[in-house]
Parts: sequence; C-alpha cells; structure tokens
Amino acid sequence: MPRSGVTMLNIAQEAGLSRATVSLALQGSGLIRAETRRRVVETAQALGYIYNRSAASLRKARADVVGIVINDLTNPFFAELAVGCERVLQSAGFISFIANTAENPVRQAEVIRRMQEHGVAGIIVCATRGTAEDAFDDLIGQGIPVVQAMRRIAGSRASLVIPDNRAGAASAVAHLVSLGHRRIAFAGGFGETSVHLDRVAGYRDGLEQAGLPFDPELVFRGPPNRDFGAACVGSLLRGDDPATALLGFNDAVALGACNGLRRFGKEPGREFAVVGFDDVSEAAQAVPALTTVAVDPQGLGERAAQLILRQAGEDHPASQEYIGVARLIIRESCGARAWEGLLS
Amino acid sequence: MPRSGVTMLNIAQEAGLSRATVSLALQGSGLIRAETRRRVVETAQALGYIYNRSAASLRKARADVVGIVINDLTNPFFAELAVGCERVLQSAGFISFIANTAENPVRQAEVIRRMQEHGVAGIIVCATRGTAEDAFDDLIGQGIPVVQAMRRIAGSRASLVIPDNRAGAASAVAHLVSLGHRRIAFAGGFGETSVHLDRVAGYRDGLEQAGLPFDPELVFRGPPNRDFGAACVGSLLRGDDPATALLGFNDAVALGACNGLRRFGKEPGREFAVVGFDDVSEAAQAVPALTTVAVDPQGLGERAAQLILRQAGEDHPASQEYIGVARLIIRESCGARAWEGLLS
DNA sequence: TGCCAAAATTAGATCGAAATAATAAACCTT
DNA sequence: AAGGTTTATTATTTCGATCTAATTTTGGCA
Repeated sequence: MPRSGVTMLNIAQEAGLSRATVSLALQGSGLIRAETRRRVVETAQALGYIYNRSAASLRKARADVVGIVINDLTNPFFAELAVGCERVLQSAGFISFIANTAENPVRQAEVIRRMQEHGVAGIIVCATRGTAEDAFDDLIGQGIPVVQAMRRIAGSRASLVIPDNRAGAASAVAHLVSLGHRRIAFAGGFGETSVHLDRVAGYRDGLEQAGLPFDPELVFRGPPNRDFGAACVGSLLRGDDPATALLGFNDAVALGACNGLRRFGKEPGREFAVVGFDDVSEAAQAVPALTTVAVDPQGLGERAAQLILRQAGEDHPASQEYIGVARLIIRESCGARAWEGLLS
Repeated sequence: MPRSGVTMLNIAQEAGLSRATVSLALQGSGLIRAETRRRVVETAQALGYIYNRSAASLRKARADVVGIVINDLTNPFFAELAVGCERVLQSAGFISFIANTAENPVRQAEVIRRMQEHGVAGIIVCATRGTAEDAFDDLIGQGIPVVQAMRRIAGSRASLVIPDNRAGAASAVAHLVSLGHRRIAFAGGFGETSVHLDRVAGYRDGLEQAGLPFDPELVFRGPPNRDFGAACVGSLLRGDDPATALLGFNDAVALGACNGLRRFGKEPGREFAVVGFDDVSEAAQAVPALTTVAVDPQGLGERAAQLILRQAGEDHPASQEYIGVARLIIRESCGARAWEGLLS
C-alpha cells in the first residue's frame, strides 16, 4: 500500500532473482549467498523499495507495534512516562502507537479496540478514571500482554508498574514530623484513582507512626492542579489550630499552594512547609525549590516497556507487578534547608 | 494476526453465509439486506471477532494511520500540539502513531521510515534541529502528505502550520515600549530553529518601529529553559545602561528570569518587565502571572491534522501554509497591570 | 568424468479482507 | 406463467511478504 508501488517482486525482476530469494535476503537469512544479498540490497535501494509491514504482519503472528494509552498527555508527568516507554520500544525495533484518552473511558475503549485491530504486540496503559475492572480482559484473554502504568485498576488481571506511593507519602510525612510539624494537611486529588488512595494511605501511615491523630478536616479533595492548591490555602490557615505543613497530592497542587501562601503573606518554606509529589522538572526550578517525592516516570515507563517486551515473547504471560521506589527529595519548600543556596 | 484467530471466514461459516457477504455486511454496504447484516454483526460479536486492519490495508490504497513526529514530547508545548492533532484524527476515524525524536535527526529519520513502512496516510512533524531540507522529499515524492508544525525547515517542500512568531514578538516589544521601556533584551534559544529566527526578527521589527536601536549585546543565546533565563539576569542588570525589560524566547526562559530577578532582589513586574512566549498553562498561574504571547499549540495541532486529512484525500497534494495568530496576553509580569487582582 | 552431498535458489501455498464479476433469488408486470 | 428488473449473495482474484518443500547449482572427490 505504500504509494511507491515497489514490491519485492520488482526487486526480484530487476535483479534476476525470485521473490523468495529477495525476501530471504532482506531478512538476512543465512541461506542466501553474501554476494546475492548485496545485490538484492542494492537494487532495493536503487528502486526506492519500502518494506510493507502490513503485508508481512499478515503472516507473522504479531506486529512490531505496541500501544501506549495515556490518560493525559499534556501532563508532563505522564508524557515522561510515555517517552520512557517509547525509548525502550524504539531501540527494540518496535514502533509505538501513543494515544491520549483525555481521561475519557469511552475513548479509551475505542482506542484500545483500534490498537487491537492493528494487531499490537502489547498495550501499556495509564487508565482513565472510571475504567471498568474487566476493561482489559479481552486483550488478556487473547494473550496480548497489558501493563498498567502508574494507575492500578482494582480487580484487573493486567500487569502493573507503579511507584511505591504509599511509602513515599509516609516518608514525606515522617520528614515533616522530624521538622517539628504536628498539623500536617493533605490536599488534591479525588478518591477515584489508586494513586490518591495509596498516597492518602501513606499519609495516614506517616501520621500513625509518629503517634499523631488523623484529622479528616485536614484532607482536601479536589482537582490535582495549581488552582486547587492555591484555593486550599485559605482553609489551611483558618481555625484555632491551623495546619503548619502540607503534603500535596502532586507537585502542581504543592506549587499552587506556594503561590497561595504568598498571596496570604506567608512565605513557603519559612512560615509554612510544603511538600509535593512526583518531582516534575519544574519542582527543582521553582522558588523556593520544592521538596517532593520523586517517582521517576521515565524510569517506570522504561520498566513497563521492558515488561511488555518480555511478555510479548511468551504465549499467555502471567500478570506481574513492579513497584518502583518513591524517594523523598529535600529541597527548600519544607524549611529543612530554608533558603540555603538561594542567593548563590 | 490478532490472536483471537476469528476471521470473516469463521463468521461466514457460523452464519451460513459467504466471506464476501460478511465483508460487505460489516462495512455497511447497501447491497446487503438489513436482516442479514444484523445476523452477521451478531455472530461477529458472539465469536469475539476482531477486524484485521493489516489484512485490509493490503488491498486498500492507504491505511487509516497518521504519524505524528515530535521533537520533545516532555515539553508540554509540543505535547499539546500532539494532543490537538490526535483529537482531530481520532474523531475522523484515524489512529495516530506518535513518536518522540528527542531532538535527534537520526532517530527522526528512522521513525519516519518505520511509519512509511506501516503505510501511514500522512505525517505531521515538529522537526528536530538539524533536519536536512530534503528530509521529507521521499515522502512527498510518494504522494504522502507531510505537514511541518511549529518549526519550518528552510527549503523544505512540505506544508506548514506555524504561529506568526514574528508579529507576535513585535507586538510584545511594542507593548513594552508603550510602557516606557527603551532597553529591551531578548533571551533564550539558538539560531538553529526557524522559531528563534522569526522571534528575533519580530523583536528587531518591534525595536525598529519604535525607533529604538538594535543592540546585539541585549540578545542572549542559550538553551530555552528556566536555568538559562535565570542565568541571564546578572548580565541584564549589569553595565551603565542596563536593560529594564526582557522578552523571553519562551515562557520557560521568562519564568526563569523572574526567579533570577528575585534572587537579585528585583521584583518582576514592578522593577523589571518580563514577557514570555507560548502561554503554557503555567504562565497564568505563576506569581506574578506572566505576560506572554499565546500561540495556541492545540489549535495549531488541530489545523495540522485537518490539513493532513484534506491532503490525504488528494493524489499529489500541493504544499500549503497556515500561519496562526500570535496574540499578546497582558498579565502582571510586565507591570502593565502590576499586582492588580493579586490579592483577590 | 561422474556422482554425491552441501549450498543456493525458487515454486507455490498462505495469511485475512476487499472488490468485481457472476449468479441466484425475489419481485413486478402484463 | 413467462420475461424483465431489482435486490441479495457468492466465487474468485488480488494485495505483498513469508516460509516450507522442492529443485537447481556448486564443489569436492574418487
């Protein structure tokens, strides 16, 4: 179907060989004499031949295509995940279908179906909110490996590559406690995703380990973005026992809170501690630099891709899990290294 | 090749019809009786049939796949472009190969070749720096439409969808001049991309229209990121006739400069004017909110996709150009609306 | 030179869907 | 009921590469 119209048959005729020889030669079979192979490659080049993968994949069991389904590509966090996947896949000779579902389960289903029609060798998915637990059962039943990245759908049989959100959140709380904070809030995200559930669970773990009570009033649910982070600040500072520290659901919320604090005349890092989550590239560059829990989305993407590649080799691969570390990175916004290096 | 193994033949046997009928029925041909079609669709469903697009595209002239080649997907600006493309393509029934070239021309060439092998109907590309001017000639020669988005490769025959960078930069300078600035700097970017060339040209246009001299010392070349923006501040403030305003190559540079200014004890928007470019989502949320030139990457992506779709219908489509508006958005960082609304 | 084994090449069937040309069935009309 | 139209369905070829089994060529050796 490539418009060039040059096929192996044309090469064969031009080089005075048969289609079979050309095919074998081009895939580097040891059956063909080196001299013949050279001749084939040369004429292919000369004619402007383009390999037709659709034709090939009609006979081959599976195409060299992997689908990557992302809930929100405009979010750099997920974009990095996709890029990590893609890098590994590309160097393994695979090409990737990347699709953006815009957090829409219907679109996600459509996209997955289309990828299936294209005979993908596997699918990596950051599932949208509201994904049904059996959403990937078709795929899995047909032996197509599915890896959920970042987000876990409860009850799904697909493999999993996620960071240790729970431990990461707990370590952030532990750090804040060690700095003397006792009223620590959590803001951002809805209860719908596994990420939020895990991070809140870690937040509670951290409080418990420090012997601090869990106060539902200090947990703010809302969209995981800057605006919401800023909007929480008012409530944070209100009351007779106000919070003195905030763990954001992600860096966007945390950075938003920093902005909000300034508008209330409080300097983040000095008069109020803020910790983010994810360590997006912006976190290090903000003023004050954001203390945050790094989850290395690119690295997780690479893992996910490696897992897909391994499973694509098997027949009916068993589900696997990989839990990556979530590492607390201490910068300026929590007061631990307040302002040091700021004027450097 | 889908592992389900169910083909139209299976449906035909199950429903007591021929392969041809099934094929026609599934593509909704008017030749088939409604009752028969219903029966076919039902058995297809029951058997878990998956349409095999590789097989189909072997006969059809072109596949329903469009390639999107992005120099840096982790940059939200380009990610939004890709998302805009994808949305339009998806609703037109196309699926998109998105690939990240990581600003590497070799990888770009590989990716494009692979896409060609998959028989894409067209390619949208944000070319990497250092792309050869004949990089797309193969594609174009074969009648595959190519649209360059955001970045123009001089001498290329491919179509083009870009914002009016030159006019945008000029309007930013005009605005700064109207606020009384006479020493206006430009920072960020290298001379290698059309974007940089155009924005610098617009900057010079703006100066010229205001009757101000162009001072090469006020143009800082460097990586288009926050760090470089911050690093420029020292030089900006030095000398006996220091700059009082800065036009950043993009928002990252501008935001970096804001941070840098603070470290030097200067409040951006009050004591020094900063204008960015692109209007990434962060710009509006920063403190102070960044005055910037909006280029609407999603909208451009949509345009690019529409252009590809139109051209995919033609045989050897002629090259076209679309220049989108670049609109100055006045916020707080240039002093025009200093701090107003800041405490709201 | 003749014969056999090894090496190199090729014929031909195959993958799954599309589409054209051919056939069969249904429906009118007189 | 025969003949002429529509309307439905089907047989068959085709797309381009793969791969096995079959065939041809080559080289070695007596």
